[in-house]
Amino acid sequence: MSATIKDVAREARVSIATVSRVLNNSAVVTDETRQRVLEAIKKTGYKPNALARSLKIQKTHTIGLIVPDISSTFYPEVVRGIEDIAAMYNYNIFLCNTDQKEEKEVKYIEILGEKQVDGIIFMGDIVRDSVIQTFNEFGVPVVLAGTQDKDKRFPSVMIDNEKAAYDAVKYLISLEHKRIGMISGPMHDPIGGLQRIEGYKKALEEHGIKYDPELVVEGEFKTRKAYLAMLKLLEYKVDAVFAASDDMAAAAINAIFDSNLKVPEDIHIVGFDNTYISTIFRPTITTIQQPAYDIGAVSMRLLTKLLAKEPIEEMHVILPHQLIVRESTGFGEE
Amino acid sequence: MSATIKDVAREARVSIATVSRVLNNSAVVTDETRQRVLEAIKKTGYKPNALARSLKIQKTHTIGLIVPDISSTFYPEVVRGIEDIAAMYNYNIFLCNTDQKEEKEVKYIEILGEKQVDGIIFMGDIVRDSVIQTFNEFGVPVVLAGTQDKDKRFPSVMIDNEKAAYDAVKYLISLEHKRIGMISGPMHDPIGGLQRIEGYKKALEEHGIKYDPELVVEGEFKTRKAYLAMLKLLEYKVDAVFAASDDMAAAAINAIFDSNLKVPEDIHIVGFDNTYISTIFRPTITTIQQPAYDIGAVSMRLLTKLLAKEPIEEMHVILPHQLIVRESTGFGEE
DNA sequence: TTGTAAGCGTTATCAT
DNA sequence: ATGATAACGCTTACAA
Repeated sequence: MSATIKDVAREARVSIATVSRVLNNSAVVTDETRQRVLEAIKKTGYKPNALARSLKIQKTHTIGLIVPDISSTFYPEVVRGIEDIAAMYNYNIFLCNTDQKEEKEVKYIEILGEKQVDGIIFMGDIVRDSVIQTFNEFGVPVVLAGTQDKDKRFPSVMIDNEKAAYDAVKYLISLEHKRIGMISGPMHDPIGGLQRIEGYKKALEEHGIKYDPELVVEGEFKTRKAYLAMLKLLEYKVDAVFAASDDMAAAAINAIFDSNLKVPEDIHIVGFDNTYISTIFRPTITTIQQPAYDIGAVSMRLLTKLLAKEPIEEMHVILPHQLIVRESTGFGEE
Repeated sequence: MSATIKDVAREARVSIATVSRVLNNSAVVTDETRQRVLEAIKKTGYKPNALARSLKIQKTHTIGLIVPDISSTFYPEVVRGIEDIAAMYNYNIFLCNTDQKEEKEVKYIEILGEKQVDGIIFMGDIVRDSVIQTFNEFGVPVVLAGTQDKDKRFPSVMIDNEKAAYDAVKYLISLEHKRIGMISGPMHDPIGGLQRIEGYKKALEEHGIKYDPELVVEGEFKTRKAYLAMLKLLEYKVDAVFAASDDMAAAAINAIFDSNLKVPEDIHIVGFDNTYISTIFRPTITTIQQPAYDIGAVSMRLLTKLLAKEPIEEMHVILPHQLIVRESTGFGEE
């Protein structure tokens, strides 16, 4: 139906090779023939077929994005960062939501491989063996964004979660708190779960506070669980809480209010992620900023280098995090 | 490098046609040869090349998604709805962020066309002529999600924005308010801007309240603008406000607090969208629920029908909205 | 400078 | 039931 390079060639009375040449404005084509071809293109309404081109040159200028859930709070920002850089380098993006389900992850990698993506950016709490194996089967360049495989074989971009948690808790300690609770991510999550708990422990121990397992309650990044977790921590009489996400921090604050206590007057809270919610919630929430956009942008930049076979300075990029002090730890009071 | 259908054929000592047959488990292939081919596939580690396949069958099973900004509050949910249905029908998704810039919209449509997507779902406040023209050039099936072209030539899925705004304001009127302000979207946005203002006007007029243009202040869906808009409305002594988005409602509430007034005690607020923020913010925000996920899901379903050339019952789907009453209009008080 | 033709990896028609 | 082969729309040696 739509015009092909052949139609243009016929119209311009040249060979398809010549048309191809002006299309890729390669080689030296006479201005005159170029003009003829350009006109023919216009006249026929010709649109190049990227599929055919990709099949020939063995490059699609397309990359795959594997994301747990594009409708959650953290990932849209990461994806935006990826997209912006991808657009700069003329890459298009396949979006795949996995809900962190292993079979979906594997299946999507296979589909992406079959669709001949030039590279893949993978996100998800844990990088399973089956996922790693599938990557290897297709031999496609991969960058891990906000996560890491246990053998660190794949390039990755993330923050230092342990250090970030450490900083958050250390800040609470500097505010003279002794009984500091934590609402954690899931225990099976090596990054957002365990690493942050590790940082929490380290901060306590380095400052001579004994670690009490009872004060770490799993919130699993769910507001309902976090709310309940906070109620439990209240029973243990904590005077400060570090929540592994802003959502959970907000839920915790609600639980505190609903128990007729106040933040920051009675209890201090620190969240994690510096999402929108931490700025708009009242009290505004002290939090750790994860540079979500940058994680995406740097991951994509790294991938472009991989694809161009440029030398990589650093396989495992650690981006800086930042403690942002707000009302939930008493900032703004005297 | 990676095995092709030829390698498999050679390995299994059959023709490529036969391999293709077992791949598409079409036609009748002897169990014996099928077995041989299957083994050859395993042995060679063959992965089909979807590009070649698509080039041949003229279908990519890929659709393009054109979105203003995936990192904003509303769209991730829509996209998730699209993705879920797309996955059910084995479609993959190209994600394109436009920031509502005309040139980006047009360029992405062209790229999607060249990459031979089977269809496109378009989102954005306004559907420009250049966009429509580009759609036509490529002749690719299109569904508009959450928006509409002025001639209604393209299928669309959305809510009745005017009616939704009407319902919101009518509810405020039912609470005995007389001086009702509005923080609106941008005036150049026919859907989220003008239609909602229209609903606001209609509700007032139908209930014998004179419409006062001063009481409609543009917030442009930006929290900072909305904050300032609310300060202005306070000067005009409004006793209730309808904000065209939850973000703006939250910002308005902050402005009210910062002016030493209280919500809902002194002023009632209604938002729009039923985003996460309206549930977690305190006071929780009365709002209009736009079924974002459903808009996405229904759009994608509609597109699958278009692609399968199934008959379409309704070119312009209106999904139900809902008023959700929360604390910002005094719910929960006596 | 331009044209011819092979090939990218499939599917599908037509023989056998 | 299976095999040859043309075709999908393009790029790119190699020739002319």
